[in-house]
Amino acid sequence: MKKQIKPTESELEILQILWQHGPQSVRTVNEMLIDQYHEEIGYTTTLKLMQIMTDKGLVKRNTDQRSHIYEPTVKEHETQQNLLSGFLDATYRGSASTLVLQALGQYKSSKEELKLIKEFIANLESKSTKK
Amino acid sequence: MKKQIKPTESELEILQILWQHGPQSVRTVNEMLIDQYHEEIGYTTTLKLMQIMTDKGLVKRNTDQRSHIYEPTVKEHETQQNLLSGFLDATYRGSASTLVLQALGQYKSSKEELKLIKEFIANLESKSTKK
DNA sequence: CTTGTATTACGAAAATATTCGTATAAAGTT
DNA sequence: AACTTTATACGAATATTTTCGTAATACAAG
Repeated sequence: MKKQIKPTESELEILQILWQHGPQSVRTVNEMLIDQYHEEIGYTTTLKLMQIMTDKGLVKRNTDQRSHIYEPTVKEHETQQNLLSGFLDATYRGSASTLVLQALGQYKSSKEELKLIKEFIANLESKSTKK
Repeated sequence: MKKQIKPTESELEILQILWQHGPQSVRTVNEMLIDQYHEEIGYTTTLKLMQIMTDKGLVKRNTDQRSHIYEPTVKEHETQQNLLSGFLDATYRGSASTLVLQALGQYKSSKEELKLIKEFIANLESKSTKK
């Protein structure tokens, strides 16, 4: 897994759109950005950002059609891991458990989610005792 | 709880120093920054940042002595909550459970930490069934 | 008191990120 | 074919963040 370029905030918004809705043209991405995040954002602003992201290698595009179709080259999960790592260090000085406790406290998780988390912890514990 | 200004990355590094080691002069903060984060960072760079932070209201300073002593005006816990909220939305589209699972998976927590987390979840569950 | 050292104040350069205007070209419409 | 619409390319303005140089000032040492 090679080192990934850290997307800026705006770039991350665009990646979210692409991860969530699949490959898109600049036009549709721009519309979705306005829906999901912004009051207003110019079309050429979105275009420019996506061109920069292409240069950085965060996305690639298919130029067969006049309207280019962009898709991520980075995986959502890996990007999250990378960003989490930086955020954890910067904000929690690396204390994952503090972050976890705050996240659980601040946002109500469903019964199913809590179950998943409990199972995950049980799994971690069984592994550590085995060693 | 009034809306808090979001510190930049560099400002957060300084806040971490102050939270961790208590009120400090620019000199000591600068030295600690070099220790903990950077190869090099100029003294006046740190000074300027801390002056900006004073303007923003992130820190206040005591100017009785020639060497001013700075301390945070924002609480570590509240700042973490604020930053977490933004990070969660931007990176996980608000899914706290995904973040929690990744954090638990990526970083090994101690037995004690896992115990705390389990207790916390049990507590959450008992509250929700009561309602 | 004079000189050297450490400190703050402050403007501005440098680096990074965001936004958009204008030119040009391709495609659709009549 | 002429006109309108929609697209990309790209430079540049704007905004934000980071960095530092220089000047003024306070303090300390001799």
